[in-house]
Amino acid sequence: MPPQPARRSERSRRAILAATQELLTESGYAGLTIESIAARAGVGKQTIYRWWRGKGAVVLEAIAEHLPEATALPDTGDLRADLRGVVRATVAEFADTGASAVTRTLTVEILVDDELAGEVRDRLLRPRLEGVRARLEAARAAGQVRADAPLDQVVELVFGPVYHRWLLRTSPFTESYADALAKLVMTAVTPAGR
Amino acid sequence: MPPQPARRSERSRRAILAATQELLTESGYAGLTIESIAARAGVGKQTIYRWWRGKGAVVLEAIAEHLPEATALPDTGDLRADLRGVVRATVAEFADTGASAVTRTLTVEILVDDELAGEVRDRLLRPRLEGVRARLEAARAAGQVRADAPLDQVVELVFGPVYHRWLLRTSPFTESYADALAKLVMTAVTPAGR
DNA sequence: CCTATATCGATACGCAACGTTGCTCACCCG
DNA sequence: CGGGTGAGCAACGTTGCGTATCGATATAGG
Repeated sequence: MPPQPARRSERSRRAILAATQELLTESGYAGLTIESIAARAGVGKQTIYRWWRGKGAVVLEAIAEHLPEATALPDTGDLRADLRGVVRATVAEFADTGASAVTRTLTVEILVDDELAGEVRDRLLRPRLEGVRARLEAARAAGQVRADAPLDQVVELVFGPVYHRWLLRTSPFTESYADALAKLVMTAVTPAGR
Repeated sequence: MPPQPARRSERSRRAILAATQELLTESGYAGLTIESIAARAGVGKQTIYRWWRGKGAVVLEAIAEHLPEATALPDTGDLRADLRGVVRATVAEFADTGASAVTRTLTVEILVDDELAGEVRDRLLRPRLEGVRARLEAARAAGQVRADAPLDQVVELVFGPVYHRWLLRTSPFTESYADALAKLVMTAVTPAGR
């Protein structure tokens, strides 16, 4: 869909993504418009529209840029400890103001744009979910997880409640909350009689 | 904050709320603007702004209007069956196109407007969550739920995964999905040795 | 029953952001 | 050296927001 990428200005691309991140963490969702990105990056609006479908796509790529490669969970052999690690990290991320602003923008865009939703799911979320899933599979092979547990849904059991609490702002994000959630999930998957 | 409610036109109020619901189910989020509501309702924009803070507040009241009063869960004595009922109902609601459009609009508005988020939480969500919580408390009193289970988080365990799947469109909403989720939650809360 | 006044529908306004278009310049490739 | 293409820039029309204003109307309160 985009024109010939060969002649594309890497300079402009980086400036746009950098400006996007800055504006997002500085002024949150309100401060982020295509025009403000273009102005901050010293770039014509058309240069953005030429390469991206809209605000959401830019944000997605800005995030994907500085994404940690570590998609796989550590496997210490102790499933409970490993799970607690992911949950704590996730909770901490949602509690962080800057990261939360980014997620908020992306979530709004996802709700409005189906196509973007697919990309975010595949490029951003899937790797994370798969990481947890892989760890759960290993645990199941080791007999630490019920054989009949639907692992995809167990993964949602880990992340879903955090999203829920974040979205509806029902209660604050504390470390003890994270640990309690990890414990609940553990109880749900641990084989009977252990 | 609003002016004198005594002279308020009930006719206009109802027309506005009705128009909001129609537009939402007809054309989804895209079709819903203050101006389209005013036009459909045969009402001046000012009449909307006089009584509501914005689009989100109107949608909230339009929903609250035809809200089922039944906030309490049935208590058949069988916790698993009762839980399965709520989960099935919730899943069905999110699977429905019309209801989903309403929720989508409200969710976007919630992400942008903190104050509205509070109202939605208190008036729309809290009763539902409390309903499940009350049922869980009864079950705990009957010894069907672990004494140390954090009930608020158990409630999030029920609804969180559904929101997660809806938001990220990871997998379809089926009845077997709902039942599996209910089963997972049951496993997480059932006392050891049962 | 009468009058003051608040709300009504309607319309116009300024603003902000969208997404598009046209211009000119610089660079790459043949 | 000339055609093509992406670059920055500016301007445009459109849409929706939220505010202001205008007679007309309905109602509260005497």
